[in-house]
Amino acid sequence: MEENLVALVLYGCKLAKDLEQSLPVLANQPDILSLSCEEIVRVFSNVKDGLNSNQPSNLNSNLRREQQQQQQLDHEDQIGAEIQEWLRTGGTTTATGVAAVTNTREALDLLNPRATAIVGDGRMKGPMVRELGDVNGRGRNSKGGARVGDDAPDSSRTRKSYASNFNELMIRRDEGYKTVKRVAAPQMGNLDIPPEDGYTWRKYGQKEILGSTYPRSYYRCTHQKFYECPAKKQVQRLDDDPFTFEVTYRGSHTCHMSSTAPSAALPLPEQQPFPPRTTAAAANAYAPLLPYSLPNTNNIHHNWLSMQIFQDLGGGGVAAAGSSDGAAARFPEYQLPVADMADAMFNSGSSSSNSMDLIFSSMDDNHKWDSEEKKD
DNA sequence: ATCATTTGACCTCG
DNA sequence: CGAGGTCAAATGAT
Repeated sequence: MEENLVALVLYGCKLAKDLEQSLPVLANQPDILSLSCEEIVRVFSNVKDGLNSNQPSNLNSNLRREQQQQQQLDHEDQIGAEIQEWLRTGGTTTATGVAAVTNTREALDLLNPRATAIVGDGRMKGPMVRELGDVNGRGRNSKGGARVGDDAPDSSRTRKSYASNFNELMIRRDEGYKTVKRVAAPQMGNLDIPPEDGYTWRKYGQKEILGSTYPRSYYRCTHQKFYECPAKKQVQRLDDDPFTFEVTYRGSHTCHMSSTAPSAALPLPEQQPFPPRTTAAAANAYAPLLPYSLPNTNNIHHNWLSMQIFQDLGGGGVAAAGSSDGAAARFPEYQLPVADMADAMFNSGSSSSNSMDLIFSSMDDNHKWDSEEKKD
């Protein structure tokens, strides 16, 4: 599968995910809902077309996909305009509305990043990206948890990641990566539950932050103990938008290869990034992980989306420090979800969602691994 | 019994 | 010395 198609798949999944998050509000907006559904269907149809036409001998395939993507962008403009109109006229007054705006804004950012700036009514500030200060403040010394400066030293350049449309900013400093992102808080139920991101975290602290209304919670990877996984994250509710979490990820997950992982587990992304695959056989090697055959895998699709993999592109599992080889550098946008997926599947703990069970329960038995391997 | 969360104390840096 | 980050004992949940 070529990178464009993979990117398109990811894009479609992201659309579906955003639709899922915005559903409580969009359910009352059938026109918008319809457009969103159409868009999702169309994206995957394009993927399917691309797969069918993705023959080595097809010299026009690239051009065709480019044309499709251009059409897609044109269509995004239309949908973006629809949502903008709805945003201008629709529920932004209630608390739920605030969350809805957050979600919809994200959706709009994705649907049409170019349109975001147009929706400038004070609340609409474009992609919600904020660069924070020093990554680690001060590097702690030897006591306690793993430090986050494990990545190879690099320039201190700050770069906006590929995923800026997903409202996150990846910052690289001398001391390592820090990914800051904002995600909508739960719109119902316990609002204190931090957003699920496919990883299992253990809370180890909470602290009142000066000048902030809400405390900051500190989490580390559940597998830190056994795998010395240095990944950590901080979750804090925004002062000006209590229905949004600001999640700061630090460190990279090194717990991909657990002893309980299947023998055919995905390689560590930093070791062997998910390569562009061009044959069906190669793609099938990842069949248990990726819903390539979307039309007939509704359950997988649904569960996969529920894991919020794409909401967290680059978050937590970012292991880009060592990903200097070509594929990783060129196509991080689909390397990272795979890494996240693998980690989510192989490292899901009891306290997190039952993503593993959901996924495997929906799979054909031929795709299941031995039951003894499914959990820690 | 095991694991996760809470929370006050402690540590380091600026 | 204050703020942010972490530790670790106490507590709760399963």
